[in-house]
Amino acid sequence: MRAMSPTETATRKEVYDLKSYDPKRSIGGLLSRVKLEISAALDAELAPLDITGAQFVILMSIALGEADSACALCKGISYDPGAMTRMLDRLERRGLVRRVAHPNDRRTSNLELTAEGKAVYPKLRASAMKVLNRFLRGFTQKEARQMESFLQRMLENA
Amino acid sequence: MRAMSPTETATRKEVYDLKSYDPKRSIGGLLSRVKLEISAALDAELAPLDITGAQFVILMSIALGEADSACALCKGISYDPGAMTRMLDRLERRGLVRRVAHPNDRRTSNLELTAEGKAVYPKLRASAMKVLNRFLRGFTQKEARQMESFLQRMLENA
DNA sequence: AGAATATATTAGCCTAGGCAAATAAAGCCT
DNA sequence: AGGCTTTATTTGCCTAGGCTAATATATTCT
Repeated sequence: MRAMSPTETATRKEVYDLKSYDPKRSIGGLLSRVKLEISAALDAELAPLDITGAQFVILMSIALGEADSACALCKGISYDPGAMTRMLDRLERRGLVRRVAHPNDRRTSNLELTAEGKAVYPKLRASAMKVLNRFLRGFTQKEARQMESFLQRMLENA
Repeated sequence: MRAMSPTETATRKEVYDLKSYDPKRSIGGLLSRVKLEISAALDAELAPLDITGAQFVILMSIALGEADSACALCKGISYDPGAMTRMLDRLERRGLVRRVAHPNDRRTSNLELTAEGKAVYPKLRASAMKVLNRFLRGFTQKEARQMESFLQRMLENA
């Protein structure tokens, strides 16, 4: 990284200023839009499996062992606990997830995928990947890694 | 841009493959998360003004002349028409927006900001800019422009 | 002009998340 | 053990967006 002159330091301190800031073309506006489009595309891709984008997130978390309880899921993805109860009710009714008693803690249940849940999992993964790759057409690996890094940095700034 | 060997062309065709794709660390997962954080931060920043992030988007669109009717707003931001009616009802009750009769078309109303709407507008703009700049701490102008360009490209791939 | 079509908005119903209070079970402290 | 605090989940209530049908105008096409 090269050194910056004092003036540069000043002007580069913040990305947007009152003159240049255009909400729709800003990173904020674009990001919202892209997120919306990806979600819609994912929903469409998952529709034949009768699984929503929101359900996808939960199923992946469980499948990857990132969370084994409703509470852990909520923390992992900033989701409302009340909404999570109902979401798991739906997934259980749908036959994809099972609540099994925790041996030492009767407040919580361990969550696992059912056989059917395990069976759809690879399809979910492939669908999401497909959608994402479609949005990333024309991106080199380097550009994609850079994009990931930008997003990661924004997250750390949160 | 340098030339790619045939093998490179093949491997670089898609960003994610079944081996490497990790939903949470992927651009999709990160993007959702960042969007969530930005929205929450914007809501918090606007809370003192008693305006939500969703309302902010509408008000900015009207203020910038990007849309002067409910229908135009919906098209501009992919919003449900029914939800828009109610959103405008709220903004009108809140005294920020006014529906004025269109001279030639009695199906629609022209939307304008009230005096109060015009008064808060600069504060909204400043708040959103502030939030966004916070997420972009440490970004150079060049990096920000690149991020915008990546997002724009993803949008074009939609 | 008159019919068919398209456009703009609205109202009703449904789903789903956010919030707060309730409940239940641990964990901790003394 | 008994009481206080924390954690996990659930329930009820509220808000808000999505979808569909209804309504009112415009527009287009003979």
